[in-house]
Amino acid sequence: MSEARGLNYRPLYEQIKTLLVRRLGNNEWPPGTALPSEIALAQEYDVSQGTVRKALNVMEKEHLVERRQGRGTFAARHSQQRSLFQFFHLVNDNGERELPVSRATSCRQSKASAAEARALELPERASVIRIERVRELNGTPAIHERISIPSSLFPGLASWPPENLPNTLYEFYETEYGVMVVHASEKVRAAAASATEAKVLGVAPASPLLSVERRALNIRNEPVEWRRSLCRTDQHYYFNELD
Amino acid sequence: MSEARGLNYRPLYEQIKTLLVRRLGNNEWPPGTALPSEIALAQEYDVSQGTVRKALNVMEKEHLVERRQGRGTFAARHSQQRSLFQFFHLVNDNGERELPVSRATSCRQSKASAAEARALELPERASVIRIERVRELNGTPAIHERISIPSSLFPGLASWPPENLPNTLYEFYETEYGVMVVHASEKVRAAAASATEAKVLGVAPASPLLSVERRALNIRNEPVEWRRSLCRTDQHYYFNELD
DNA sequence: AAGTGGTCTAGACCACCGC
DNA sequence: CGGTGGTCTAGACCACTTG
Repeated sequence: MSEARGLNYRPLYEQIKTLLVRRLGNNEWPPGTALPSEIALAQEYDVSQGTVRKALNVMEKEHLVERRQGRGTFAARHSQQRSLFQFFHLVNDNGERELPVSRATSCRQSKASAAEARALELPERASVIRIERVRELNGTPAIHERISIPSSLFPGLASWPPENLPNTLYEFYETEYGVMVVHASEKVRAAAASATEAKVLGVAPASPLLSVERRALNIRNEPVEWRRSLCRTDQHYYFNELD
Repeated sequence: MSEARGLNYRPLYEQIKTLLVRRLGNNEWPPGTALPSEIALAQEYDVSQGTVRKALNVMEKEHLVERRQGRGTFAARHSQQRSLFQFFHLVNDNGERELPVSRATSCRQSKASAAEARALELPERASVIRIERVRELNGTPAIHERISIPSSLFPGLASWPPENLPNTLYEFYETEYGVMVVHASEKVRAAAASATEAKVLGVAPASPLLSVERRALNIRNEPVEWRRSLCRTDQHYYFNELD
């Protein structure tokens, strides 16, 4: 009997976690709302409170829920705080995080390039929206960004005036379109500034810039955004903790 | 009574963890050796097995110990695997990790510069050892590194012939000097190649390179190494997962 | 077979929150 | 005050490793 389970054994708490993640993905508990209490979930699934707790604690570490003693467990939201801490890695020479100020210059619909289609796992020439913007740090332009997102997930976004796009996009994706970014990976390289990039960022052409290419995924691990950021790193650096 | 504890309340498992970390720092269980079993530790500290387990699980996530079902709990070691996965973030354009091949060109004792003293938290002009090396990826020079370490922690290292220094330094630090790197942080920037760097890496002078400045700490959070790596990123990139 | 860590349960009490 | 998650305990059983 233990042999029968041996091969495809899966801990109960992981099964519970899978069920809860699925319900989150179905938007059963929209961002910011409370999940049932541990006791209620334990009764519903007919497991012990400890098993539910373990599942929820894992989900908290993955930023899928927030838990607060005395209050409850809540579906994660995309606060500005979180964007700044989880996703924004540029800090100034003193190691301080600065809030970037963004100014979008264009927001248009287009057919996906081969690279966009690959990064977003879309068919060739599928419809995407491209956003271009400049972000200032401490009052000076420091980041030039090109962002691509699938049109299908963001209906009507292409007709927004670019100057109305908010500073923290992930919060905007979530509240306006129900698209929740929960995970991302970045490819960082050094690149020489092109003529236009140099002009926008106020550096000499061919100056070294930091190129950060990011792919962002939702809770179902589907890509929802692809962006390339070109950053001045003369007064800031990209910070990474290895632990 | 609950007020009396309220202010400086600290969970039991954290106190146990602190005690265990201290014993690890005192080298009571050298890297690779087994700690006592959960049951033995629980009896020793007169707490439940579950409390010890929680402390050990936290320590495992911090890479201080390794735990294996059926075998036991072991003080962490610096395998080449770990160096590659936890500390080495350059991967090739296909996303594959390659084992770098290192060739040290110099290894000398010197007085710390102001920057070195600050990074290593040493007094001005304290004795440091500087190692310079080139690392090849896929057969071509791709990384130029300058490494600074406090002489006090590595007696006699300065008299090693540089060509005898091994590829994975952290494993070497641990086995030869009992210096265990457990945590590090990196500052990443774009920089223009100097004439000498360009020559070593086989690129044009002023080419954009990725500058990775790393500060590595031991279990007591004391800095034990400072290094700056200049990397070609035309066939590789610095990969970072955000979760 | 014996010993390890991993899971699961049940129950007690504590710290925290909001009413 | 009642309800939440956080801690701590004790005990049972399971999966894995070693001999």
